[in-house]
Amino acid sequence: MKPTPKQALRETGVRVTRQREALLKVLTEASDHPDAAELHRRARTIDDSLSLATVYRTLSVLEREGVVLRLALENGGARYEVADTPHHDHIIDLDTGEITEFRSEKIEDLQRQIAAELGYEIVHHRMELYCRKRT
Amino acid sequence: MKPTPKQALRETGVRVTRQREALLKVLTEASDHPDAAELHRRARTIDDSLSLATVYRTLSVLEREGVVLRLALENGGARYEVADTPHHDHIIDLDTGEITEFRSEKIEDLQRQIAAELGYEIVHHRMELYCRKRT
DNA sequence: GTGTATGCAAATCATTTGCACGGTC
DNA sequence: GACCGTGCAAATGATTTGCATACAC
Repeated sequence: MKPTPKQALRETGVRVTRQREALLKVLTEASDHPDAAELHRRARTIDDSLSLATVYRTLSVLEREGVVLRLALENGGARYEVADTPHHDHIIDLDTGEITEFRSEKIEDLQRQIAAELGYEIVHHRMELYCRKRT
Repeated sequence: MKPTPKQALRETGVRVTRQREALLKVLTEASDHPDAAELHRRARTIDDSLSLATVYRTLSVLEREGVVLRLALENGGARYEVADTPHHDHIIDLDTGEITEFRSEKIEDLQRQIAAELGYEIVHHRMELYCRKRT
């Protein structure tokens, strides 16, 4: 069974510190897709000495270790989520900013097929649908 | 038939200045997807007084008017292209940075269908395949 | 002539980094 | 105890903005 984020950290030989545990806890509990500043705000309630610089440093470690995913939206802001669910893409509600996850095996197949026709192999991809609720 | 970018500008009541013409020319002739700094460099060979600030200001006007498209890649850098071809998405070669355009009606249909199932209407979307040449 | 566009330099904003200190292994 | 991780503040890099001047209409 899948290791907890904390276990995942230990296993990669990265040191488990107070601030990293705080950040992991906040990340794990977040169902929305917070940005670095928001994560900092939340994690501070657990460890008030945590600095924003460390949040960034930790997020990049966690991303490198495959524990979190960075979601770079079109407006330039980066959002984060724990990598504990299978691959999926996102729908962004233009009015509320709410982010919904979805997954389509069919689309993934088509993407691979298109890339292959052009002589490419997909390493990773991003797909975001910027939407508005239907009235 | 489709108006030239310059005509498009006049029609929207935006002033056609020396620097805007220079930028439009460079944009129209570019087959790659240059960023703001690169466009500045190129347009300067036509009008050497052109400032980078104006490049940004003009690009945002052109984007608002639907004349150019801003492509926000995952590394944060923005690239631009003239909106003179039908909608398409991009393949980014991770090794060379080269950008290839592609279009899939099937994928677009599936996207609309998925959004609809969740009660959404797609306003616009982005899809980028980060790839590597097959060996 | 009027009002918009421009250049310049200073201001933002998100993110990164240098450095000396503190804490994990 | 060795070495990695942290806080702080300063550095960065891309983009934006205030202001006085220049130019399109």
